[in-house]
Amino acid sequence: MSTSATDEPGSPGPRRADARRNHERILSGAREVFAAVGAEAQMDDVARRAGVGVGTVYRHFPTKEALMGELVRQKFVVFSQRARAALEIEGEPFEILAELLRGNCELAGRDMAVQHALMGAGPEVWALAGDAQAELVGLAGELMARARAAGTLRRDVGPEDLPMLMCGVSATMAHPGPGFDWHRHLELVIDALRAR
Amino acid sequence: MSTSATDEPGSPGPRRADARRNHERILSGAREVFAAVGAEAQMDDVARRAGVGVGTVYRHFPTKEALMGELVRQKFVVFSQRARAALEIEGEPFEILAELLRGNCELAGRDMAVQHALMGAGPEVWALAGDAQAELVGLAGELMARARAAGTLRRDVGPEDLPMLMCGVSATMAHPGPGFDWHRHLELVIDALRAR
Amino acid sequence: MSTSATDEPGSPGPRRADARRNHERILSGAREVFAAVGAEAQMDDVARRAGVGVGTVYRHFPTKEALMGELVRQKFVVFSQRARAALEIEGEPFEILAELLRGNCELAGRDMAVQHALMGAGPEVWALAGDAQAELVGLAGELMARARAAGTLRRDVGPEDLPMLMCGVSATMAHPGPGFDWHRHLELVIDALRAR
Amino acid sequence: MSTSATDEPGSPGPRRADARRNHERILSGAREVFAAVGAEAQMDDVARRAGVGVGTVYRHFPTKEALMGELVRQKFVVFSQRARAALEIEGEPFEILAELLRGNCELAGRDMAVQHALMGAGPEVWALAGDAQAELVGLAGELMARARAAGTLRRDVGPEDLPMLMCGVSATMAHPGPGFDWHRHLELVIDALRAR
DNA sequence: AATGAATGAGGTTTCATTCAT
DNA sequence: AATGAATGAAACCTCATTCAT
Repeated sequence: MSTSATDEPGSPGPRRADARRNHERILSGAREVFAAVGAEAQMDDVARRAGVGVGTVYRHFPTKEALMGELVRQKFVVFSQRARAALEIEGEPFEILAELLRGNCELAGRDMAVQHALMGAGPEVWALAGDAQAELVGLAGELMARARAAGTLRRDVGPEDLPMLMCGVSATMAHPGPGFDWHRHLELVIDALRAR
Repeated sequence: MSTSATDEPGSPGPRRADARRNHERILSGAREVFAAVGAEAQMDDVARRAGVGVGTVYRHFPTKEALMGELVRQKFVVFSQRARAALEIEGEPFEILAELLRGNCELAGRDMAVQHALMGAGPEVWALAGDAQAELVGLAGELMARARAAGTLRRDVGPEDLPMLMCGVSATMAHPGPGFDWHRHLELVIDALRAR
Repeated sequence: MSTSATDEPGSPGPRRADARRNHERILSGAREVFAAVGAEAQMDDVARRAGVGVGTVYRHFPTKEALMGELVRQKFVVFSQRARAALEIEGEPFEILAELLRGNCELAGRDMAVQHALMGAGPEVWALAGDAQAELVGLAGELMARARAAGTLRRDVGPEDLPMLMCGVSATMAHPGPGFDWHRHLELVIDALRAR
Repeated sequence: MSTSATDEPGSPGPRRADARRNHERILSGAREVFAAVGAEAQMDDVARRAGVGVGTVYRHFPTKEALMGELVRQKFVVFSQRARAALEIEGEPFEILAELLRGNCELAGRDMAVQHALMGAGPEVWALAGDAQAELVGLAGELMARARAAGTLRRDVGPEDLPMLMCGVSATMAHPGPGFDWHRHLELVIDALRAR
């Protein structure tokens, strides 16, 4: 009654196929509603958008923060994938780094849910995505080492500066106001990183 | 009908001495609790900290947002005062601008209430401080014009970029994490503004 | 400092001329706001409309209910005056009674404050106007006695039925709805009182 | 997705058995507390009396007014049922109408919650019960048509007069005072409707 | 495993009344 | 005597989370 043939013990995520599908649907729903109404979106809204009951949401994520944390973590995973791909590209390392940042920000800008989650939530959300972010920092570090070696990166900046700077760009995304333009903000940041 | 000698008709804020004192106490209390627990601090906490009843808080500020807005507005007023003072200083304009930004950020960093209010609240709060911010931008514009004339400011940046960039630094203040250091963030931003 | 020459000890109401004027202004203001927004009007509204401070309202009326009670009592006093006048008129007693009721209702209809006060408030308000109402009932009783003697009044109704029936007409005034027409209601009531 | 055998899809009210039971308990609790303390009873009291949390009350009725409206509506539904039954009775139509009014008033008098709700609440509550009341008026109209044909009903009254007149009797119920006796009020009203 | 009804602490706001000025 | 700022006990309602079905 409990040991289905499709169970893959040890694999990440829920065992049963429908449970795994629900997991995805919940994350999609959460992305949509957090993007639409911000971090104060309600769990009921997430559930409704995902087409499941609230109880199901709580079966998959013990807490609202955990759900937001997973959203953020997944985004960092994608950022890391893109960083890994960037490491394979031939070319001027600083420009490759800049393109990576542009691409990741573009991705983030298209999924405001993460921005809102990061701006509106406490440090627990950051904590839950800590390891994914650490990986990203590591990969970016390799890229920055190459650029530093090529002399195109400012000498006194390192990969651990990137989260802080990207957080600043995110704040610009999350707070639309007169003069707020995250593309512009990002270009200034990239220029700040460039060796002169 | 009260004709107390201490009344200053036409002056801002409530007329009666005790009311004016409470006004200040509420703002102080609000600064403290918003700094301590963030934008989700409760009005009851503000009242308790200020040593007044909730009703009194609501008499002075019709809404929680109005209270936060005033907090932000006052901060911008201080920033503007410092900007006005900066315009009087003799010296290299860009360095004066940089010092102004450093000083204002220092002030902001010491009063996290405003950071939290800005990060955690909706655009209504920004709106309430809109004119105060506009004045600050105007003053900073004068300073930047001088620096541009002196050739020490990047040619393609203007005062309307400052709120966005300072918002980024504020995000760094509000979200402590590994590698998050707003002094460092600010120096990078200042460098980004500098003509090369 | 406290014994003004205009004091008239023993007279009803406040002693000083300005206090007496305030008393009237408060009652007028109360009539207006209760008429406009109903029994849930606030004491601050009454004070503002009267052009005095709330404290002054409370100096004259210890309680919101007391204020509403006085409003009702005054109305009953006017009804009584009209009843006394009706007793002087020559003519068919039942018709005089009917005209009295019509006139009093017209008066009430023009001053909805009383209706709202009576419908929306507890029995304390009625109690405060009890003696004034008793006087009215006494006067109406005399009129009804004449009509009964003339054989034009239903034998089994008495003056103590009038408050109840007029309260019904008041309810019609206070609750506008389809088919609600207090003139019509009153005429049916008058017909019900008529001997056949 | 639940396919319990006890579900009756298409039936009114919530699906789950416990939800339906709570729905009833809330209405019962509301009837009790509104009867006891009047329209100013609090939602928390209703919840406590019903033995549920406030949230549950708000799940079933989005607003206090909605709850009161439903109370009123249900009463009108009962009135309508009695009216339908009255249309089946053989006998003198006017007397049947009079008995219907007596019975409905008796019912209303035993459930003061509705009286208080109607007297103390705004027109929104009436609106929510509007259609139920309209049905009652329609049924009463049939009965009155018969009585008019039989020559026992006053020619110039119609069913749309009944709400107004019954509202008057309700006011008598809601405002106990000297001489206030709704049975007596009702009999006078019935007499007023009778053809002479 | 899924559902969604239930929970209830806590959130903001109101307003009759008091009291310092 | 007059003022209106202050009070604070509710009032209504929300929503993250639990739990019976």
